[in-house]
Amino acid sequence: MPELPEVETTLRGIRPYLDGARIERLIVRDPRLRRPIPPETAERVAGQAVRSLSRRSKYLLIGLDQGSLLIHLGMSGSLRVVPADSAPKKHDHLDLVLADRRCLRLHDPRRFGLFLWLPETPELAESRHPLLRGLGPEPLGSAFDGDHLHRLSRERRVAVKIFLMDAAVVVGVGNIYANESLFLAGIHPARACHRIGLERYRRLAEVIRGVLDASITQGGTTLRDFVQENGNPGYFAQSLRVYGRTGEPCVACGAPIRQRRIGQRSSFYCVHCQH
DNA sequence: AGCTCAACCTGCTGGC
DNA sequence: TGCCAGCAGGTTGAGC
Repeated sequence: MPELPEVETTLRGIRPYLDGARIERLIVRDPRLRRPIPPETAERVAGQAVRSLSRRSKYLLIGLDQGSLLIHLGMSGSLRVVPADSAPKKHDHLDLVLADRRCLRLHDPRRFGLFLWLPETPELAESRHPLLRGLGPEPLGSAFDGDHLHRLSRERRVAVKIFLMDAAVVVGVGNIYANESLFLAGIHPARACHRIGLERYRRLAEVIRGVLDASITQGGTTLRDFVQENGNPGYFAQSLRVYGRTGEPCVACGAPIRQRRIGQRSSFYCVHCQH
């Protein structure tokens, strides 16, 4: 589920409950995430207050009195704030219990997620931690534009869709939004990235911003099971123009949407509208 | 340096 | 109804 809009939606949902809250304790029911949760994590966070909440790429950063928490939702993770005494369901792997008797509960069936305590502040982690330091600009920030994409693509030959999904180029453009953005920009996903000119990249950058903004506004994309912090689904799925619409008519020209794999990922496009 | 591919998991869907 | 293959929103790291 989570692409950048889903992570942003989650951040906005949990912020009111977490900001300034004191963490009573951490209950880990299953430490086996993509990287196992280290056993000492619980004692590191107990008793600390939450000083800040932020997002970098699809990572959530929670600044504490001492150090910070780095959370990633992987492919199937979600976070909800629930009463601390409510019964955990299957795949509810941990509870961050707050002093007000609520808890932040992590649910992640595929366990591709990440939950790590880091000794440094969120700011230092962003610039120094191996998982964060090499990341490209935020797609909704001022450092991202068509000129950036054009510059980085000159020496590369990969398909533009792979280029867009490379976190060193720009973060937060996952498979759904890469497909949607390329459709809206009229660019074929398999086109070599160095064979696209500056004007088309400027258009593409604008479209990426627009798609991500619209999705955040609608609370993220619910495919199978994404729920916001409050348990509601996101509503962006109904706005998808090509993703998952193989064989259905293109919304612009009526030609059937094609599907093929590009770089291991399913890609959806209209041969008539995208070149 | 740049790229491809496998791996980490469970759950859902569609075909037989 | 059941079984099984194939596929899924992400990211890392090995190896060419």
